[in-house]
Amino acid sequence: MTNKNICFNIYSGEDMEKQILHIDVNNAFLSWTAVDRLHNGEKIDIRTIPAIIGGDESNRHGVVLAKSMPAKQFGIKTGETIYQARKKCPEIQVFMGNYDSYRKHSNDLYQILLEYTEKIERFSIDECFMDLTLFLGKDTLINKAYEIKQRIKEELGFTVNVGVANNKLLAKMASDFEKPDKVHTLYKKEIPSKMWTLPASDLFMVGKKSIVKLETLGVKTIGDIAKLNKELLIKKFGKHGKVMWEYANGIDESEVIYEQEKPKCIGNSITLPQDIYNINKLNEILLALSEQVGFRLRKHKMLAGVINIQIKTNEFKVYSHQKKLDIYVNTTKDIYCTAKELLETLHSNKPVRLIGIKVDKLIDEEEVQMSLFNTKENEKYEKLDRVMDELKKKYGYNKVTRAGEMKVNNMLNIREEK
DNA sequence: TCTGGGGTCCTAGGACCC
DNA sequence: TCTGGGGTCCTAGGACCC
Repeated sequence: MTNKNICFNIYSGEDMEKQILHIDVNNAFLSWTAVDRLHNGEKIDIRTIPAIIGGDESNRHGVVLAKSMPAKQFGIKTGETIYQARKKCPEIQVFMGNYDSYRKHSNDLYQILLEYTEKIERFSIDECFMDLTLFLGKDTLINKAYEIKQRIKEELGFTVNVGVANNKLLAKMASDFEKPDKVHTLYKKEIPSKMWTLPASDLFMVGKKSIVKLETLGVKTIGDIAKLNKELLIKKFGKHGKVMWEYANGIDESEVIYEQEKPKCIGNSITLPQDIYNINKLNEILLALSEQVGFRLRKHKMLAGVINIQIKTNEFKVYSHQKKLDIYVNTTKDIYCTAKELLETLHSNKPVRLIGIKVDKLIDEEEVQMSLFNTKENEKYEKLDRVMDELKKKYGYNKVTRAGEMKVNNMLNIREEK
């Protein structure tokens, strides 16, 4: 939906309407954990009891990542603290997430969808768009939707909602209607009855801050946004106002992006188990974060033009500094050195709760002539990275570390990459 | 033991140039 | 001799999504 690709219709004259499905896994992390547990012989299906997937509270990662339908009945919301969830439902059961498993379930789902079309956009780990415009044959879009939903349930053991529409925005809005295990359509003529009646906050891209401003304009429903003057919205919200007005009116021309896109930035951050004051300690963590970001950057065969670091103080104030580099880099050493410099200019003896690093302005390795700037010194570090990367790929990310990095990695709980 | 992590995109303001 | 304005690049911060 934020896609700027322009598609010219080669069938000149008649304007072919797109046939789009949006597949959304119901309570993905919780459902997938439930499937894993049943598979391991556990008797209770945690989808049927008040349960949540949450982070580790002792490491200050205590937020709700997913909830069961019974948990939802207690008013528990994704993103709130586990502490708050317990207040709403003292007998709530909390389970840890397992990203390796989630990735596997996501891939299994994708494999089924691939049998229908290769025009699939993996919008997140648990959401896909499918463009079936040229792949329907004699069948109807809604029949396909039911078939796909049923196959996923029977073959993979979890349920999805499927949105059926003529563009991505409406398909996504449709899949968000009544859950779970449902197919919903949202065609143009259905917009007033099915979408305009919903609260404004249900519209994609309308968040908390926008709601506050919209309320001052007397907006309560999506229909209210649709009927507002477009120019007024643009005046109040800039480009975002145009997007909101178009979405409220069901307008979205973006294409399903089915080819793997290169990342635009890569980041890694960590909320620390305890606040840290000592800059040397922070530097140690920065090295581990640099290594992880560098590893991913090199895996994509890319280089970074900007290094950014961010800290959050114990008062939840966020500060960031970034630096544009004269040359593009991807060695752990280059990333770390710049990050370290930035931290020195940013650090002010305030207790640090979170620290993060991000590389930005990424380009492909081929796009840059490296040899001109390559010194013997740099070659040494590049070779070291290559060796480390290969070992990590072979034996697992955390099995191979630089001196001093190990204990930090254990603390950071850095996820292994695919 | 209250408040995660990884992304994308946009905006405002300052520096600098002509 | 008291103050213009367009343009580009860069940085910090923030909104929104899953």
